[in-house]
Amino acid sequence: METERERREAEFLAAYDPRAFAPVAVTVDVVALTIRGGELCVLCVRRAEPPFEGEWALPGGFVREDEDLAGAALRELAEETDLPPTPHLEQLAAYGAPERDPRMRVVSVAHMVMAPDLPEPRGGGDAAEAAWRTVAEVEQGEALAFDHARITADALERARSKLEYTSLATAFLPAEFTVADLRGVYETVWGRPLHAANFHRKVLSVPGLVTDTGRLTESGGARGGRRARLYSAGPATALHPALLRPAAPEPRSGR
Amino acid sequence: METERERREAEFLAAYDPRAFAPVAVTVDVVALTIRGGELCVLCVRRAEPPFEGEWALPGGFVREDEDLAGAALRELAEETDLPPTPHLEQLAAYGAPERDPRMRVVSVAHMVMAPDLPEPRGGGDAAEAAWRTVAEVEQGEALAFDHARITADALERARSKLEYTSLATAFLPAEFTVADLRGVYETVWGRPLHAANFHRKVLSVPGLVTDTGRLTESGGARGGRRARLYSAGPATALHPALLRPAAPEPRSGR
DNA sequence: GCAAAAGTGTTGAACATACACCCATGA
DNA sequence: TCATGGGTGTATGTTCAACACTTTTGC
Repeated sequence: METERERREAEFLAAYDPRAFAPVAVTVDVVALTIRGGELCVLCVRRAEPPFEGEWALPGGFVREDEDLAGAALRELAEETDLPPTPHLEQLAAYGAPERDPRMRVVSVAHMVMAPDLPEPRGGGDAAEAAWRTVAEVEQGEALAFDHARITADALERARSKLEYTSLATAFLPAEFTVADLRGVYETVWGRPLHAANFHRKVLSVPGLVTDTGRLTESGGARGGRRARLYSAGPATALHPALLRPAAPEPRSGR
Repeated sequence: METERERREAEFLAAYDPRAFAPVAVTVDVVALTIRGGELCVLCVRRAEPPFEGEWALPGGFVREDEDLAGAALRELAEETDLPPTPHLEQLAAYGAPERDPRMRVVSVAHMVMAPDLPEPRGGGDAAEAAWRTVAEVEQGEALAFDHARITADALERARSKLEYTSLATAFLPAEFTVADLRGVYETVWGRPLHAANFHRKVLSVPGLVTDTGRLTESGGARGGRRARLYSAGPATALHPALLRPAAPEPRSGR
């Protein structure tokens, strides 16, 4: 009978003490990416409290009792900057090395957010200051607090890889954009120039990547050039065929 | 001066009370995959305690204070079955919906493990019983406890996808194997037959996927056929070019 | 007109797919 | 000797990178 089992479950839950387990905190950290002035930027905050007081870190904080992980990530991010209505958000990974936070055992679930050209951050919350820093600075500049340099590196690798086989690049662009705008996203994130003519054809040949609005830009480019067609993001999320990264510059020797 | 800052950090940590935060438990769940008799199988345990007492679930449990997440996953798995010295293990994702466990707030970090033809599980630990169940059963059979059906589905999607562009398939095979063995892994995981001759050529053409041992199988196949070359897993982890899945058979109206 | 950017044509290389075929082995 | 599976040859079509070229705009 199910009633007996239900009674046992109810009894078990009533006697259950959540504090009996070793205290482990769960936080979210957010790698927020945007493109500002042709540079890929990541949102950083300067820590206002120990540990790592005064150092750069990723925005993040404790998960509250009633929210899910993605919700916590968006809440923490919204404390620092204004967000568009539906930014792209995805979970990256959980980081849980025992000594990654000196205060106590903390498992952090890292998330990645992409949005078009976000405004200057506010620096509210428990951060002393918030700023967009270019990934060039962060990737080879001074280290971030905790294991945030590793989290950022993982996020960038994931982002670079997902441009190849998903329509993620459109998350960096406004509702309407040109093929050259889209190429700019790929060139900025991958950090290398692409062949404009072939890129153009490839983008239009992937079904569902972009949809033609029928309109053109108001004027040509700043330094001349003809007016470009305007597109909006298409319905496809997975790209077939993929837009593969050109092979990394050969480290000498033939093949 | 750094001394002042260090003093402040030490003072802060001494006054820090880890129990001040809402109790959140962190667990690991493991999707262990192996191939037994030409079928892709996932390790399941029958729960010995409420909640979901008597139902199938994934092996898993609480993370201990001194171990990292991957270590916890391997420990939980080793309680149920014998493991090879270095099985392939990777983190899948964190699952943290507020109501996913009726006892308390539990964030679970799911992992995926692949190993060649593992033995029958022991069913130790806090499980009443452990067994290899085919993914066919699990994917469309009765539901698993908690959100474990979703976790399993995510793991299978990840595994199927990673066969395309990584050398993950060799994790299902012993140290030495034939091209046909490797093809068997792809066919089993993808659930569809592949063109033997073209697969053969493609595998050998991908640099670093397999390395020729120079030896042959002791005898031909069970139903005749010539002896096959033996290969071992090559140094490559990413595959260039990728071994893409053949296009899915056209969706005939419903699914 | 000239430079710059959008967009098209074309070609040879790389790659995928299909089919034919030979080779070696078990029964 | 025949069925079975391992392994190779080759034809055909598709995708891709490179380069040349035309079109349209700002200055």
